[in-house]
Amino acid sequence: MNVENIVLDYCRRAGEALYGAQNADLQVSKTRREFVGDYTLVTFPLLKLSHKNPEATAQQMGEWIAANCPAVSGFNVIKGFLNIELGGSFWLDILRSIQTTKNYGTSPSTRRTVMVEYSSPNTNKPLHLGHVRNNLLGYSVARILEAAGNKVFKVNLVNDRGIHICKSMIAWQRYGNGETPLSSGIKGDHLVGNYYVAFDKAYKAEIAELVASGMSEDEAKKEAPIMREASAMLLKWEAGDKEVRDLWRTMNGWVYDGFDVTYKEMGVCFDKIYYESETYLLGKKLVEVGLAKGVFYRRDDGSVWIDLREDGLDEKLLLRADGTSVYMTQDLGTALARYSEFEFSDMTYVVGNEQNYHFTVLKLILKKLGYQWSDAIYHLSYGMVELPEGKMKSREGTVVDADDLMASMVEEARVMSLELGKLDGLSQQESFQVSRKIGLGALKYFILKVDPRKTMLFNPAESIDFNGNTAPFIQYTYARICSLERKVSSLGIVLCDELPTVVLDDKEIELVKLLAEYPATISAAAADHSPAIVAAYAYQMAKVYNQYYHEHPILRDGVSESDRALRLALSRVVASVILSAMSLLGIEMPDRM
RNA sequence: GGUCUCGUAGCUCAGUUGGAUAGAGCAACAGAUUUCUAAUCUGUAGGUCCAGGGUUCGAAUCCCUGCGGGAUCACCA
Repeated sequence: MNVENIVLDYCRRAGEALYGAQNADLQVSKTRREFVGDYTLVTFPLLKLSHKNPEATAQQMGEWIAANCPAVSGFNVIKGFLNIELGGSFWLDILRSIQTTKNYGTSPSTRRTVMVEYSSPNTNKPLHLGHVRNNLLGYSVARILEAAGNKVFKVNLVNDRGIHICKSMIAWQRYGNGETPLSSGIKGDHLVGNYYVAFDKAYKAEIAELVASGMSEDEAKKEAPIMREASAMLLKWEAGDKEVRDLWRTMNGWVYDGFDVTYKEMGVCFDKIYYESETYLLGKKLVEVGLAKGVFYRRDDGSVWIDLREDGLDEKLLLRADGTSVYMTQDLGTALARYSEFEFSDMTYVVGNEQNYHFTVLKLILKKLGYQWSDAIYHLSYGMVELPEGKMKSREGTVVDADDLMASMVEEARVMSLELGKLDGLSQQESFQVSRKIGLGALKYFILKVDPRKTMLFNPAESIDFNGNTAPFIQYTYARICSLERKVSSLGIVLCDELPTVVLDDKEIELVKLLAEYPATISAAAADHSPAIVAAYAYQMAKVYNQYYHEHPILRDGVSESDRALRLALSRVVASVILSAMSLLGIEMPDRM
């Protein structure tokens, strides 16, 4: 249903017939609003073959197309631009076919398996705004890739081991007095996070004390008793010490319970969850392979490295002298294990752009080891969420907590809905659901409408808008159409399935044109791994429909039966496309608000 | 310092592989509701696309230089 390609095809045929232009690099784009026409051909690339000036070339092309392509109703030439108009009946046919297409917008199966890894939290503190962007992006990208016809596996690699976990555990042992989520009523991830903070506080105090007694700061950082305890605990963990493992399992369990609640509220989910405690030994075999191939080398102390200086990078450690592996080693091993299991044709890692270097190296090493599928790895390198005063810092207490943020958005939506009287006549349960959809929708859209790669700003002092380019705006459009349809059925109006043969006006053509772009929009968003493209599309759709809604009465007296049928049919298609697009963003739509 | 990245309206952001006179939202101002939901719609105002050079029919977009912000350059993950 890509109308642009249809028109491009006309132009190709014209170019070939007139100038013998085979495979000419022709460009067709949507005609800008200030000109008459639907699609525009830029004729400059044809001039070498036509041996005419731009105007004459455009004129000749236009005449040929108008004469040979029945769908084209007219054309005009401005400078080197040929504006092509398509007839109303053409658009009516397009609308008809959209209307009857099941799952309109989605592509047929490509039979490709793709994986999306996202979230990947540490288990020592609750999720914050940065994780929110990660989770929303990951989930949405997965949905979009699915709509583009791929078999998608959403995976989460939980960082559940390491010194940072031990810090929370030590602090809990020291200061916890047996506190549990049950005993205190604190959500598990927050409770563990509190002890991580407690560790940091005690650690700093000990460092200060040591420095005061004459020790250098660097030494104090290593020698502080609480840090030594944490390091000792990590060794015990690695040795499989029962007591340490039990506590580790218990506290991680609290965190997972907490995460589950947050994930559920965010509306994200996974097909498979990996735990680093189970994958951190992967990759050691790969080190042997690399050594055998001469890609890696061993130093005198026994550590293993790869020299990437010829590629403009540095030397990278893969195995410590004591034989333990590092982050890169496990990631290599995990990638290989996943490829063996899934043979993915696209493996997207949703990870912040602070790890660009890591992924550049990861892909390069796999390439050097001879794994061609290294090319299938895509690092969706999203930008940080910054506050007006800069990056979020847990030490300075400027972290925006995910649970708090979501709760406050829902509350804000509730207050605003009450003020506007939108909740009148709804049950408590219904009001809550409406507020939830609006509040979370506003938050999700606010984050997803921005190009993932760009750093974005969040100002906690200014609440997220509910008007303009926002989810509530789009949801409102949808709710109004639902309301319209409720009214239709309550009035007992019976509609014919067939679209009437009417003449579409400009606004209607604009709507159909936009509807026709939906499949290409999904494809573009999938290719670019960018939910922002879908968000922009949904907004544009809602905006144009709202204008249409204002100018075109539907159920009022005096509207002809055929107009009414067309307008309702158009409204229905718009509503379903908006619903579909928003679902790709993970945003739920209320049918009243 | 090396590498990467960003710089568009007061603010937050769009701007497809280079295409016509640079686009939205918010904020500001002026309007629209006897009507299918005004969380809507219409209009006004707001720009040295960081600066300078280059490439060409044409540059916010590509190249170079400079300025400014951010990330990264761990035997942390």
